[in-house]
Amino acid sequence: MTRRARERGEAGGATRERNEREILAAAEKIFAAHGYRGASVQAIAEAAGLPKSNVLYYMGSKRGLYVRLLERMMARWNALLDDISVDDDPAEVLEAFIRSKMALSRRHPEGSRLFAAEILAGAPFLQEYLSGELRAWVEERGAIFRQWAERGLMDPVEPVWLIFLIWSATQHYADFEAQVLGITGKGELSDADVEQITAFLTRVILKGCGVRPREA
Amino acid sequence: MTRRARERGEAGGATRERNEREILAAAEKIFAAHGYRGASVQAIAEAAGLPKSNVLYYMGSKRGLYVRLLERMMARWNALLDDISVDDDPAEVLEAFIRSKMALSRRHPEGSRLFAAEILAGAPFLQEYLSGELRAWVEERGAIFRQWAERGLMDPVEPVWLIFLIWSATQHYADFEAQVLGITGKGELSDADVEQITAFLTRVILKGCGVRPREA
DNA sequence: AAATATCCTGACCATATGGTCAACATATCG
DNA sequence: CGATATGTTGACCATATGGTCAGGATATTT
Repeated sequence: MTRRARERGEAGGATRERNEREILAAAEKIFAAHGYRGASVQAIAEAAGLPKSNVLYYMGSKRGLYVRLLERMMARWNALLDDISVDDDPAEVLEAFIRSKMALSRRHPEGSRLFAAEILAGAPFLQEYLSGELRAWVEERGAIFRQWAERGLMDPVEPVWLIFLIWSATQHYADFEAQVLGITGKGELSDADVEQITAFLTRVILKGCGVRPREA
Repeated sequence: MTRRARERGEAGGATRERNEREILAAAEKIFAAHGYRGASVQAIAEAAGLPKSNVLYYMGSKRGLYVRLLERMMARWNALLDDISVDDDPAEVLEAFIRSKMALSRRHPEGSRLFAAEILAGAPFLQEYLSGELRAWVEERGAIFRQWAERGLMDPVEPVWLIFLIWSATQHYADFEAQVLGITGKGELSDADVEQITAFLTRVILKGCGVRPREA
């Protein structure tokens, strides 16, 4: 039975996998552009090249599809939140932080925008995650930043504001892509552009926080 | 006749003014949260405490209402884009830039989010503005930043990235308010919080760009 | 081949959508 | 007052919405 197979976690054939991938990609694009309410299953189906019924067959409901996409994005996010310790080099850690966040936004711009739309709407599906998991993560990093400051390795800035600065600055290039492209007059940002931006952000933020270079 | 009066730009009585204000405020909230497609006239009407027909009576159409809100927000934005000259002090100008942008986001968070949602959707209504007016504005400021760098008043950073950095960092607190509140655990940001954040951003960005203090 | 699990989709449903309109209410003004 | 502009709104329309379901088409397995 279909139901039992699904309950046992059996993914079924390759057909299912392929179609689900297609649907998820299409849905991410539509939800990213129009938010949860503004997206229609019909539009998602058209973007995926399938009849609406088929989308519902695989995903069950619009709500379920949306939640699944959010969870996928949070998983990607969590994957780059590796642990750091007080003994690490602040410059290295902060640069890696900026680089990996920038890379994530670049690799998954639609996912980034999906997240942004969810927050714009007041985070109805992510409230728990924000005030639970993510908040704890921020506090942990914050504690380490403070210790670095005590050791004179960087200025005593409020860690939370610093983290928000890095998040906003990096996410900007995915979320506000339309604005960035309109103003720069480019059709898209090249790898070289992104590298230049990353270098700029690293330079300004590290210097701005008084992070000492490693061998000083 | 109603039509002729409207064509002549006669605003009508105080009733109209009051109702329009109410509708615009409600619509800004709804559009900000759900984007153009995701917002319904019904929801706007309920938020304004009026029947749907009345909203359409005053605003003509959903599209017209949306455009009007966007234009209002762009006007607010333009109002703080005063001219600067090469002879001004970079530190003063950049700080004023950060402060005024922060104040705008704080005074009009819904407008800020409305703008964000429009960009997320690919800026279908604002493409011209971005690649025209706004682009020119950015280029003008950029030229001045470059001259400052030549004079040794600041590091030779790419002006466009710097402007984006300031925009994203300041706008973050309006657009991602739900995330900020969830992570900080606050119910809202106080004036003191905002002042602290503004000081942090000014400090980090000015220092990060090697802007020389005035009397140096 | 037979049996069974999976896949596919048009038809359908109740509800919501943006928008129109006619009828009526209220204000404004000669 | 009467006349005319302005404000108000329920009923209505065509279309789109998320979701269901029956019935058939394919795979897969025995």
